[in-house]
Amino acid sequence: MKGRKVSEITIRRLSHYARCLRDAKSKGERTVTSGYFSRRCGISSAAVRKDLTMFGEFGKQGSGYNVIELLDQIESILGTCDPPFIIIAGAGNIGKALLESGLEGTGGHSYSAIFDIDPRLVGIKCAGLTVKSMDEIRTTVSGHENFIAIVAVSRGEGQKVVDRLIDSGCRAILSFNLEPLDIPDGVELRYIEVSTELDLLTYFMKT
Amino acid sequence: MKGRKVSEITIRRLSHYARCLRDAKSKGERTVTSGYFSRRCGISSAAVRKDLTMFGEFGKQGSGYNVIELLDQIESILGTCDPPFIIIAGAGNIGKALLESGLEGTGGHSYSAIFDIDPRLVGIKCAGLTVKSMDEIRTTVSGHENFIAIVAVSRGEGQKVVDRLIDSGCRAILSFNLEPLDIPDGVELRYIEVSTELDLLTYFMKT
DNA sequence: GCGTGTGAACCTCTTCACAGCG
DNA sequence: CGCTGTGAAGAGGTTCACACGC
Repeated sequence: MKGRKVSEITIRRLSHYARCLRDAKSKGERTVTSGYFSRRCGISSAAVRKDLTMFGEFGKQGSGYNVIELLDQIESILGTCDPPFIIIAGAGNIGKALLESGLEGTGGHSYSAIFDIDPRLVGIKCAGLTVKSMDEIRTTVSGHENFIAIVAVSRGEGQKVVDRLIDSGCRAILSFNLEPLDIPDGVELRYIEVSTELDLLTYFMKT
Repeated sequence: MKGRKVSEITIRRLSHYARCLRDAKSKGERTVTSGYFSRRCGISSAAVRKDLTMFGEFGKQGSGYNVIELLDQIESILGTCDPPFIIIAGAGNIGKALLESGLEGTGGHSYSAIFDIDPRLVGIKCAGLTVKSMDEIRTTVSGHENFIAIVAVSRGEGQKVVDRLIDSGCRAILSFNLEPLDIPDGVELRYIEVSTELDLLTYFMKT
């Protein structure tokens, strides 16, 4: 890395490149070019090269990038080379979807624990994991300094859960709840905003 | 509208403003200021005013913006004033989550139909909707020129479903499947990328 | 010849600062 | 006096075009 501050948009594209590379790897491709990423991700090939050279010179003139090496490099930049410990708060439909179906997909992530407040759900098996009580969050994450929590609880329950998470040392949260959440400085918070994506589609649909 | 081309990022923020306004409305607030949006959405107040003046002069100096009027204006810009017809392809956990739980949340959207290929799911009731066979897509959407389809099917099934959707006249798709999807020109396609959000959190977590 | 790496030009978005109106 | 609307300045990201290495 060249010591530059890197923007979210660049990191987002690195994540896309990683996904393409896993795909290329599984298809047995040895090398890819910036033009390949360009077509797959819908950005200019110059932008791809700029993104990558921001962290080093990974390519070879004339041939392109080695799939395996570049994937290793990008995963080590993202920090996903040793995969983050991810827990899910809420064992409803979203929690189940994350565990069971293709939501993790080509992303390379997997989930380590799932929690719910509802005592009727605690103890149930779900895609190999047993639903735990929220009281067990702290002990479950002990030893994992950097872990990510996914908030997927009922509407109105978000802040309560987030408070517990923060209390257990959480510093990164991905929320499916749209409620505005209070968090202290130093905690990363992102949202999955289905309704905003629908708004965008609605707006751009009319040519 | 002043005839300018508006960027995705601006529309995304309008969607956020709309969400804030629904919240303010439900709390009985009469007016809000650009500073209010600024705090709630984490952007500068100047940016808020720039966004809004791009479509007209909705504010009053000294007092701010009328909540009801501004919400009307924004919804009419987004096109959500008469809400889009939205269908869900896939009655698995994600489809159910969309229908049942808070995913629609404060977004103001609702879903009109849900489909699955699995004959065992067809006919099942789900949050008031009966799961239909994919063969019924075309007849279900007839009469709705602009409709949005949400793709939430098993991994590997995405393209098949998208082809059917396109065939039925669909021009806007929101996919939870991360597979790269082939679509003709003129069709809007967006993805919900949980794994990319997790990558972003992983990267930015380490201070 | 092909594809990377990169300075320079270009463009878009954001922030600043302030005039003007309620 | 408070807050909007807005030109001007600034920052950041993207595209261009080309030299260089394979």
